[in-house]
Amino acid sequence: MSLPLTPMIQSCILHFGEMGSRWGINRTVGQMYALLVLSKEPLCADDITEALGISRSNTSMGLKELMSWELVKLQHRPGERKEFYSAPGDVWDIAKTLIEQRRKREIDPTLSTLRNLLIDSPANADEEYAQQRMREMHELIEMLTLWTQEIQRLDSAQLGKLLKLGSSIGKVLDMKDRLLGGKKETTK
Amino acid sequence: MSLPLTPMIQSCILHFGEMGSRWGINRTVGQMYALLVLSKEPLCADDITEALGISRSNTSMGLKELMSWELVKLQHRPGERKEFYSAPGDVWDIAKTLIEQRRKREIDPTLSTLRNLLIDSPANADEEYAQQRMREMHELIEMLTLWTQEIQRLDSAQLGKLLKLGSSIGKVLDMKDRLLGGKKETTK
DNA sequence: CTGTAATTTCAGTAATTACTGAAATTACAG
DNA sequence: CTGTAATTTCAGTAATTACTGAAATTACAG
Repeated sequence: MSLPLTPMIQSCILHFGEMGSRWGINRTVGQMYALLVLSKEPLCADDITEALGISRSNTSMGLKELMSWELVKLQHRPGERKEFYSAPGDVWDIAKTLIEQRRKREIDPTLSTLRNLLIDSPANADEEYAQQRMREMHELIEMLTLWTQEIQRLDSAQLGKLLKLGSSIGKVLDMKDRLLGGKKETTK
Repeated sequence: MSLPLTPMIQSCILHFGEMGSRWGINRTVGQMYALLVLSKEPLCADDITEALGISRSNTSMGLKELMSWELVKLQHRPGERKEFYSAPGDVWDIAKTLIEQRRKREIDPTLSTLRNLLIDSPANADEEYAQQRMREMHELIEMLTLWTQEIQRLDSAQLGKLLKLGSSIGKVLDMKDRLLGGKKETTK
């Protein structure tokens, strides 16, 4: 990407910066990633520093963070020491990585905490009630996680096909109901 | 809930406090909500203040925040001015509210920003590429949003039935493939 | 309407997080 | 191996966010 940034690209970067700061990720890292995603060519640290008007060391730390999320790929050019960074070319790959990483950082620890708290038997009525809620939370989170993991298995093409069904997913679910219907549930 | 807190309940509250601080929500608000969820009885502001060892004004601000997320219900007891707060009894209701609110705060503004940026025609090759990425992002986010909205329609009982299928969702998707198969896609 | 208990607001401060610039380290072309 | 360009680390500072206590406001029992 040739610098400096056009207003259009600039606004997009600023927006993702703001959004980033509502997540755990900070503003600058959000901007950096938007910049990388919108760039056709891989960028080096100096490109990013210049484009966003931040310090070189800040760029370094931000890239480290993005690496830890596995959201960027590193490339080298022959005969140059400089490192070039780029985002995956497929947005669904990016989304899958995000989902995966957030699961690891937020969901898994929560599930494990809940499981541990559910091992002990309740000491009184309050704990009994509290454990019941924890059990419900654990079950719900686990189910939702399984579900999204299934969806993550899909590759880009499959996802496209599937989601183009759009809101007719309702129909898919009904279909499932009919299938299950035979088992022993009365409808609803 | 009778105060003070037992170690079990304490740990759960602390965990959700930590998790909360990785989201936009701050530690105290996370703790407050965990406390409310684990409490059988509605709590008043002073109960929360005392249980978490925070200032009364902090409690007030936290409750305001939770109200803005529509995550707590307000109750009054006859003959008392005091206000009592409680979380929904059904964890799926809580999850649905969370999803809904995050959609409103993060997804919708992003979709609208992207749409706006896609209106103008690209000024150069860089912008053309950038717009292409934005288009892909917009499409993906919109599809995922539609999908989760469908799932949000389900009530607790339906969800339970559906998710008890567990990972066999793969089968549901295959099923859909077979249904669609007739149309014109060759498999994969 | 009055008194008071409860809640909210807000300015000030504490705590945390983000960022910079200089120094140290690393990687590699030559 | 040497020199240098690139990257990283880190201590210090800036910026932001969280929290408190006092003052103001609100709600309602009486």
